[in-house]
Amino acid sequence: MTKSLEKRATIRDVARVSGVSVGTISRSLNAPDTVKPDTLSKVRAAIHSLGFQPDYRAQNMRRRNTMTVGFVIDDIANPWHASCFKAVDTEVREKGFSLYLVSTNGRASDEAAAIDLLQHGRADGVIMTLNNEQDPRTIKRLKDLRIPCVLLDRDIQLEIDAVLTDHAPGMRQATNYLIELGHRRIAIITAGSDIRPGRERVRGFVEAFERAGLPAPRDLIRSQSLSADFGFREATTLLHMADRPTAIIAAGNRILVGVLRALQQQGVSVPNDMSLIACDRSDVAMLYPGPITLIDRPVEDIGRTAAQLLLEKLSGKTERPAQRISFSTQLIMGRSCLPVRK
Amino acid sequence: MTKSLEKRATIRDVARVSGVSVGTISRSLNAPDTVKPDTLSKVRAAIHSLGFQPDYRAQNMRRRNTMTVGFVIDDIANPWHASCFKAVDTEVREKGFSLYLVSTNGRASDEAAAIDLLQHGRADGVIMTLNNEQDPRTIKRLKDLRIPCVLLDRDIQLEIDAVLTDHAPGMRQATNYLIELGHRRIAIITAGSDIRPGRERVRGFVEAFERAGLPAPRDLIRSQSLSADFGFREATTLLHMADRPTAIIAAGNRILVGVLRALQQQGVSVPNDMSLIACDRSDVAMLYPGPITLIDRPVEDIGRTAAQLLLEKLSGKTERPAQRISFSTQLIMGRSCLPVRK
DNA sequence: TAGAGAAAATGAAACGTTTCCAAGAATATC
DNA sequence: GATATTCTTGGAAACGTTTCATTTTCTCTA
Repeated sequence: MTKSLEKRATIRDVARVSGVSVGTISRSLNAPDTVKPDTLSKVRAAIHSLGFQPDYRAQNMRRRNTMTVGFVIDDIANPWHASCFKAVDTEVREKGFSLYLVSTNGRASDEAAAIDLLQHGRADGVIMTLNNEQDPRTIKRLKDLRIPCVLLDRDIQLEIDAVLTDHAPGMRQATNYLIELGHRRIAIITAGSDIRPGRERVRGFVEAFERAGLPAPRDLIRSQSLSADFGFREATTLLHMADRPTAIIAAGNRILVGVLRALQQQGVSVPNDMSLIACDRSDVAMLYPGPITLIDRPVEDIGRTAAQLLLEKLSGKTERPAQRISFSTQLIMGRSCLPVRK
Repeated sequence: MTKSLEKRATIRDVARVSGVSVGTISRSLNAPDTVKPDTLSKVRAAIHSLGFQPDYRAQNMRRRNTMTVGFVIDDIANPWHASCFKAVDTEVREKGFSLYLVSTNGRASDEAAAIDLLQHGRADGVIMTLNNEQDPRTIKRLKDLRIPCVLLDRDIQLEIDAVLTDHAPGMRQATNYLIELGHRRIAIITAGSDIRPGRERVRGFVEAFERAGLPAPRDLIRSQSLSADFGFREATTLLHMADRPTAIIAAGNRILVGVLRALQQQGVSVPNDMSLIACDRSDVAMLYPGPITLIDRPVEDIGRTAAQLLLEKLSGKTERPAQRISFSTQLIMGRSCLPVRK
């Protein structure tokens, strides 16, 4: 008879074997200092001999929690998200929580479904990045949310904690750097205006031109999606323009992948034929010969902060107004930009 | 009074409002065809008006399951693992399961802890990749495991399902390709012999030399870890050798990152100064100008297969002997290898 | 050594479902 | 119209913990 065929020992079995009541077993586990030392050792011996371990399902049921935090993103294969996940994981694990990862693949319906799933007894709190800040199904669920939530890099008119990035100043700085190198035909490829990073990056881009007293090249602003496919498509189009840009800002780490693919396919070399700036540290950006100049942001700090905000709420100590914490970016110089050729 | 302050409606509230018994509510939810149509509509009206949703904690408790699968890996920032996660996620989500991601950061103790966590009511099954096939704590837990398990790319003397990769033939082919290009001083950097991919890759590497009637360059076999740091360290050492290799096989996608870093730091260009072969498709390998020739394996198939094996066991239909399914690799030609200079 | 007070242990209720048996209602069969 | 049969429903037990009001035991002091 193998061990796995036996029924699992419960707290009642431990009580029977050790000759004390179930209440005492529970206290031995959760508040050992309230039970007499020799009782404790009897209990521990019984626990050991039975190989008892408490059942989380029963604990969750009775305690009305799960010690789990939902982490909802569109794609875990995005290295930025993976890094953020790790930072959050490290932080919450220290407090005994585990992470439930939900990959929504960019579908708003999956997002709404994820919230439903998580809030009805699957998680005690949630950290999420929305695909779209206006989707009514998601908004409705967030408004009625019964568990604490922290948004990552998204802006919504609700009383919800958020950890943000100051995309605009960073983009202004990067754009200005290109302007100072003599570039005027600068393209930017980034997310749509339905999410904050898209809006803010475009704003920073335009502001840089305004401050330089130059007209922003409206025809070179491609603001729609963060996907690699979008990056590839738009870069390809840009490269075929008669009045082709001399620099591209690939503002999104998946976008960068698409842009590089397009550049290689068209045989355009960086930085000789095209200057390039990326967003977010990634293996691709840092190892691409150059390496690529990029607008970085502190992903570990961002993840850690989101986790801390959530844990604070989960500890239930203080009812406080929603917080919005913002991190600034940093331009990391690579060798992917050259002065524009006369 | 906000909605979130009210106590959540339970099945009993629904019973009270709709005037039927709790058993009927449960059946209305789980087997609607066994309840009379007009009763059903009364129940549904009550559910709607109360905004009732069943509590997963109570369901898990009573049904003795969690509809959750644990996915245990060392690092989600490894793009191969992320892709595998997605494949598994897609497959299990279809059957109503969610994935619990546990990142062990390469620590065997975390691995053992993860198994403990998962099997005591956190997950119904687990898919995992071990950091070390010999760790006694892990082995012991796997032997006593009470939930179905599928191993990814690991080989253990226990009755456990496994989805494997035929690393040896692929490596033999890649090595032979380099030999035919005239390379003799070929280095390989890969995992240690404590995990299957390390053993098999080294085996394939050595076999290629044997079949060519050549001595394998034992001093160029660096088999210890899959980390980027290891790749960097070993590549750096190799580049400083008096009798420097003319080709490097970076057998592991994190290793590749380290190797490329070392090559760039030393100013060694690929493929002119050094031929390079990588393992596993990744953005870095595919976008690195060339691109890099690599030994690929079907990550989606592997993930999907692992999920299917697990789901089969979870459906509990058939008790069957442990299965081992193996996938073969494919050499994808890039432009990172040149004939050796005379 | 009796009694008070503190410390420890008990036993049952509770958490919110599902499931099972029995009872009641509806329908079919003769 | 009575009986057999099938559908529906009701009610309670059960899942394995935690918690709380009580009771029991221990320790100290007068």
